[in-house]
Amino acid sequence: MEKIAEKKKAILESTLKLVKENGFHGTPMSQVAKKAGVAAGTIYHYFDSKDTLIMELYLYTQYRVLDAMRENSREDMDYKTLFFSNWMSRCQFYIENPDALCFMEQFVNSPYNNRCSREQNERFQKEVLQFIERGIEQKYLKPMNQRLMCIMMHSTALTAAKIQLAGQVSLGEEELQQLAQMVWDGIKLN
Amino acid sequence: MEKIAEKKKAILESTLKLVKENGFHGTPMSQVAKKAGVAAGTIYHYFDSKDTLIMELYLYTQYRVLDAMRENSREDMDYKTLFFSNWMSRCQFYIENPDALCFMEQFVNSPYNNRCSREQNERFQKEVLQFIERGIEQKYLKPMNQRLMCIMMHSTALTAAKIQLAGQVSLGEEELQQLAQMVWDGIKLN
DNA sequence: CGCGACCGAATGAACGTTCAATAGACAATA
DNA sequence: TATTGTCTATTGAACGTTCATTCGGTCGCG
Repeated sequence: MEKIAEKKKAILESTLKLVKENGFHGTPMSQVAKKAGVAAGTIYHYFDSKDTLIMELYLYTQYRVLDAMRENSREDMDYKTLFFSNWMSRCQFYIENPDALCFMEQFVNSPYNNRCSREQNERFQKEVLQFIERGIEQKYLKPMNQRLMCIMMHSTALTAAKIQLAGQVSLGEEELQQLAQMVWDGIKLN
Repeated sequence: MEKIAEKKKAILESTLKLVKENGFHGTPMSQVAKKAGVAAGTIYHYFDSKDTLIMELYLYTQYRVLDAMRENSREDMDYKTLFFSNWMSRCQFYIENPDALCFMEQFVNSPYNNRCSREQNERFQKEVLQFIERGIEQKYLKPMNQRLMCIMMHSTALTAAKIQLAGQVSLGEEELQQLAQMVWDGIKLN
């Protein structure tokens, strides 16, 4: 991730928090400015409009997720371990960053997402997709539509985080492992 | 579901469509009124405010999902068949009602959801939760946290619908079955 | 001086909501 | 049957507020 001016970062992070608490509407630029400790006009020094601020925040957050996943995985891990690591990283990231989870979910289901170029989304998925392709080639996974496998990985991790945050269940490391195991059982070969 | 005045229904359904296309913000009451073929003031005859309109739309949609699931299940089905039926119904409902999917996802991740009483959400989950409890008691499912099982069912069905609608993959009946099978494999006992 | 970062009051458009007025349905009265 | 009163459903112009965005100006640094 390239370097980001301090104020720009402050604006991004303030927006994240406020969107979680108040939603897209309900988050006026004036409030973002206040929370970020800058003047209203300053935001427009870094972003063309509220819309582009939101878009950039989306990309910024995508990178943070990818980074989190890469951070916990090492070259020497075997396939299954890597799978668990990826699943857990993603889940943990969202649990540790509820603001991000909330924002991302709101974003992808909003009309903003359509305005977002398809390539941007593809780039994000490519890494996961390749990982799954490899699993099929090397006979770890059922030979199935790779996108479907993505569903299993992504949606379960995300929803686990959501449920955890909703306070309906408290999921310890152990239970997260169990969940990952369920997913693995669902897609592994045999 | 109790009878709903025609205009009220028109308002609800217009809101659903508009929220999908334009998001919560971006959907002014004036537009809702226009699409529903009523005057702006009429909305306030049926709903106290924009917020309560959105809340009621949420409950209304929840019932439609439950109804869809019940419609396709019969008393004489065995457990596994019932499981598949429920999963598929939910998935199909969202595929056939993309507006509803979009709206629900935006809603649950928005601050509206916090303002919604916990009971309302509980009531919706209760039926699924009981179904899973029964599966564990009767040794069809792994003896695990029932909420986690819910995650598997709910999130995968939902995400399958999402992916389908994003046009990334076209999922036929067959592929949906495969997905349901994956979920089943992940949670069944043995 | 010149330039980019930054400020924040001002602006104008958009929005949620209100309300006085109207129309229609129904019942009671004469 | 005609008349009156009441209540609900509906209208849409008007109101007051809020918000995204602008812009003239300040500051500090090279």
